Amino acid sequence: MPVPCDFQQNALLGLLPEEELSRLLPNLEKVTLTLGQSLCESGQQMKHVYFPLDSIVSLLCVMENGASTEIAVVGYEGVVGVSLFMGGETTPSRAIVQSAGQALRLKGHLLKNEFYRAGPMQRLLLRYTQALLTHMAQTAVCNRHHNVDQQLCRWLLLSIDRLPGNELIMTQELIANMLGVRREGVTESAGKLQRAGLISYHRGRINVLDRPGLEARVCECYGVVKEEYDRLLNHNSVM
Amino acid sequence: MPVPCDFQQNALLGLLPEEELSRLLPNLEKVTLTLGQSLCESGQQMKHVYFPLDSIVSLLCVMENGASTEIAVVGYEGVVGVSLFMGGETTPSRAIVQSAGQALRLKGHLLKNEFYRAGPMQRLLLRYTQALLTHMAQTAVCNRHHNVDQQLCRWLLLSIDRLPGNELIMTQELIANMLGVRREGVTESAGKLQRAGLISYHRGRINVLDRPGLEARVCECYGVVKEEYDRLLNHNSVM
DNA sequence: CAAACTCTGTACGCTAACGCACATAAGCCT
DNA sequence: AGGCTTATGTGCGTTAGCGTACAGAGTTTG
Repeated sequence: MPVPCDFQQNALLGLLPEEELSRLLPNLEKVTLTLGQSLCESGQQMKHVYFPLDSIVSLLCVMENGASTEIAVVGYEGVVGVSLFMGGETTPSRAIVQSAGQALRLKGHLLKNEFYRAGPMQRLLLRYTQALLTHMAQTAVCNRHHNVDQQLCRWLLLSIDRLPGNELIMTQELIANMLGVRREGVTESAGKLQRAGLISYHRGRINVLDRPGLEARVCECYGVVKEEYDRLLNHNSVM
Repeated sequence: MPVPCDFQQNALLGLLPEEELSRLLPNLEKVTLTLGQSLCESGQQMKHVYFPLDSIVSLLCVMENGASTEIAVVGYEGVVGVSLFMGGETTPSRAIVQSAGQALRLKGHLLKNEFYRAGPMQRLLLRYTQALLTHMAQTAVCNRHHNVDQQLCRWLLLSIDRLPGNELIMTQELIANMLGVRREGVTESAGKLQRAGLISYHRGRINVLDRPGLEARVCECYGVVKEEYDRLLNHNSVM
């Protein structure tokens, strides 16, 4: 993933040719996303798509009994609302702001217009959607085969990859909801990481101190997902 | 999912208008898929896409240590090889024939030509891909929250939905690979279902005796996936 | 027919994660 | 300051699934 020099831009939009982008820009509206805000409820039509800048959005699958699991996460490298151009209009999953910040918002029908021009924007959105497919698939495997320690590392790395700094505003309770495990399990795993000096946290603020250390502990799932985003979304491959 | 009157056709292709289909037909080649055959290896370019007729293909995520999990399954309702038109060309997952049978094969570049006409075929393939997204997402949740009993029911129902009869040729060992659990775990769960009179099996042949009974035991994941295929792939919504 | 192999059944100890119950501590509010 | 809420730590007993080992029954092969 090509890290933009400043996070005032969305990497997906950054891959578009000048003229494409300039046609789009007047319609992009900068909005502030607040922690916990819902961008998409299960089965509901979305009015906009969102290109996060320094915010992070979780895609969650929520079950009847309220239990939930994060199936993918979207930051400056992507867009929230692929179901709009994929044709289904709605999706059974939810999109919740996991880290407050800004995003560029675009009206749904405008995005569809762009998409149906069948130009660079379409190619880009489709490649992004494929990366999302891999992200979800790997999440499914990780849920099956890896323990909470490894999954927490994966989650932390995927999250700070999408943030400008090393700090995450997120309680252990919320992380547990994302991973679909007990809060106590997160407490325990996070405690290990803290004692190992890899992170420090305090009442809903997590700081990553030793990124390479986390990478040494994480399962292969993180690398698979990251490489797939890198492969599918870079200047050489897209344009 | 509109069950075709006979399984000699692929439901996805069946949704195409006459003229679209007739343009395609000369290039569709009927092939026989054998149990265990690989249609797509991790990271390898696919030469063809496959529209299963009475065969079933599993999409698997395989890990470094050889452990695997099925992330979705494709039968007469779908197509194997979405990465070709999504732009990525390759994918990190594998496609393995889970139930032998026939499929229609189409050269990759021909499918791409069809796709880039931006007509009904494109709309259809994109809607199918969105259904696949939901399928994967729900698999991820199910892996996290449901026990082997429930997952086996889900797997059995999703499989026979894609077959003409009630019989499945599949050992417990292979089912275990699909679900990403131990073979002994499948033996135990399958034993419960057999004692309850819902299925009967014998050395690699499973017969579903009481479909409603299975539906009563399955977790919500099955219904979510099935309804999403129904919603996204029917005549009213597509054309 | 006998041997080899495949598929299924069963048992047993082990571990990760669960559900629950509380304790502690830090921040917030009046 | 004192009380409330929120976040984290900890300690149970319980359970689902794992790894391993092995037995028996069915099928294929030589």
